[in-house]
Amino acid sequence: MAVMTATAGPLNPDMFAGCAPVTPIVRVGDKWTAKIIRCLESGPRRFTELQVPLRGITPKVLTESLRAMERDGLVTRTAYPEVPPRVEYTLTDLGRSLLEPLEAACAWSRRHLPEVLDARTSWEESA
Amino acid sequence: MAVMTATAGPLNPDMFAGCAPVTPIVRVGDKWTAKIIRCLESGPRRFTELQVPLRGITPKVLTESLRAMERDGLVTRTAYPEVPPRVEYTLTDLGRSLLEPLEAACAWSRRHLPEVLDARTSWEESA
DNA sequence: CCGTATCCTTTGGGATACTG
DNA sequence: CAGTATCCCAAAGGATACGG
Repeated sequence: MAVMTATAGPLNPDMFAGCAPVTPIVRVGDKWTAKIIRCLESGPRRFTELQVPLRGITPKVLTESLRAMERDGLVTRTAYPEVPPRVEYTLTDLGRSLLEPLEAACAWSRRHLPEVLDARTSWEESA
Repeated sequence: MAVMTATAGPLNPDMFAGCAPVTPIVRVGDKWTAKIIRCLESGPRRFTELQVPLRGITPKVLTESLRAMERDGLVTRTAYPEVPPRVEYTLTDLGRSLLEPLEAACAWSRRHLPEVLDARTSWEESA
């Protein structure tokens, strides 16, 4: 694999044409979605169950996140007609397919976060 | 690779303990950073050169993004003492290492975005 | 050319309280 | 238990104008 050292020509003005903003299109670059997906990795989970590792998430925000994910086909919501109510959230195949790129991002973070922190320290020192 | 169909036990309450919010820690889940990285993929670029594919980005926001990336060690800024001024932004090795997970995310999008859009349509119809 | 300086709008997210 | 309903805030980002 060749390493590019020089510019290959002018940038294509339309290089991001069909590529609308990441977050609005598929809500996964936001604060909670990625974490919710990981929470659902090992099977269906209930609302309150999700609130535990998602420390401090308010019911309003959790609901919003789950609704958006449902809308985008990432999770399914199953309500059981019981008293007290029981609701389970499950990853769809589509949602599950996000686990791979998500893991790639986490792997990068595990490997390179120290470098970022170092860079940040150097930056502050030279200021 | 086994597919999990049932829950494996309670979620670990601390599963996101060392894992602070993605965006604040490494600014790459925001609106512009990922695109800037791709713009720099093929070599150094100038400020105005970046503004072209980043349609509509204001100089203020582009500056903010580039400064944050510089601070985090993703890009280097080189100013040449000329008149008129010339400045070049270049990916560091660290910044370049983000290309891989970024490409994984783009690949997912290319492959699955239609499904998301379909899900969204179905959602709207049943409302 | 490469920014800075102001001002303003949007929106994701939080706090709190209440209900079927 | 699983949400809704309100109100509120901070921060990202945009608009516009100006400067070295």
